[in-house]
Amino acid sequence: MGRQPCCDKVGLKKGPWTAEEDQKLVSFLLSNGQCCWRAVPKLAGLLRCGKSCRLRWTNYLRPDLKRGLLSEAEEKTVIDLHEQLGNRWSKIASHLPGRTDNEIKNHWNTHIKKKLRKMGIDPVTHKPLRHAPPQAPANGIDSPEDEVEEKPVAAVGSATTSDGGGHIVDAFCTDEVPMLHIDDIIFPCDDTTASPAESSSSSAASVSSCGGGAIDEEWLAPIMDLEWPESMYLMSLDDMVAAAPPTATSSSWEFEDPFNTYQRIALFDHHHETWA
DNA sequence: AACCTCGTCAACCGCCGTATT
DNA sequence: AAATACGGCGGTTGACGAGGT
Repeated sequence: MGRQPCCDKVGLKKGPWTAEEDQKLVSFLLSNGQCCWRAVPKLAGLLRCGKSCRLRWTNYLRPDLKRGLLSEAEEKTVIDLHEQLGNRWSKIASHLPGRTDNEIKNHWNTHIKKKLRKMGIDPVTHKPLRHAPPQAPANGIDSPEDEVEEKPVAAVGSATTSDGGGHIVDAFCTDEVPMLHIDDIIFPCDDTTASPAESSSSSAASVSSCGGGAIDEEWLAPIMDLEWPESMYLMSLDDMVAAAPPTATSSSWEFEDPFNTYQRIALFDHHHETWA
């Protein structure tokens, strides 16, 4: 025989997490740290399987998570890393402090992919699409994503065909969301008083995702005053700072961009209202 | 105002490599 | 060495909200 079975899977709850469940999980992990996920639900009094707890923690409750849309610089990093690594979301996420693989994967599928296609770039190969972009499907059969099924990923170490003769823009002006500061990484919604849902105006950084409404400020407040055990962090603050994209302070990215992807995106974003 | 369609994202599923017995 | 569970990863799904008709 091998190990003990994980969880009996009988009577386990599924679906969205409630604030109460979140609270249980967070307070348990705060006082005990991350040990074996199998034991977590039982010890924390949750009717979930360990896997579900781990997912909830890593994708949502972890204290070092950033919230909100990816910044321009982050998006840029994702595109570049995706070109090198392909759909290795966890690897890509490891280069983006405070971001999860799930988050990046979602952002890629819902935003970046579309953006690239509209610009005539194949999101899989990162090369120019062979066919004209979206509007004119050949036979009206399939969406363009289906026709481009070349093998993922350009070579690791990536080809260095510099310059597609594209236009240079100095700013990579995608979305309007500002970079978060390191301070914000630990509970970005530390607005203490106003619940994220209610703070309709300001801070684009705290957007809807800030808890998805699930996290209750009342019980978060004391937690935020605690000292976080080092083991709780997947990445140390130093690492975060080291890995932090330069955009926060400067603009010196040095990615290879053979097809001027970033410039295209910049231009696209700049004009995309008028294009619509 | 009601209904419909589309986009987004949290959570689940299933597979794979590794650890444990 | 084999069998089995664990943890992690990537793909997919479905609920929900926003925008359009």
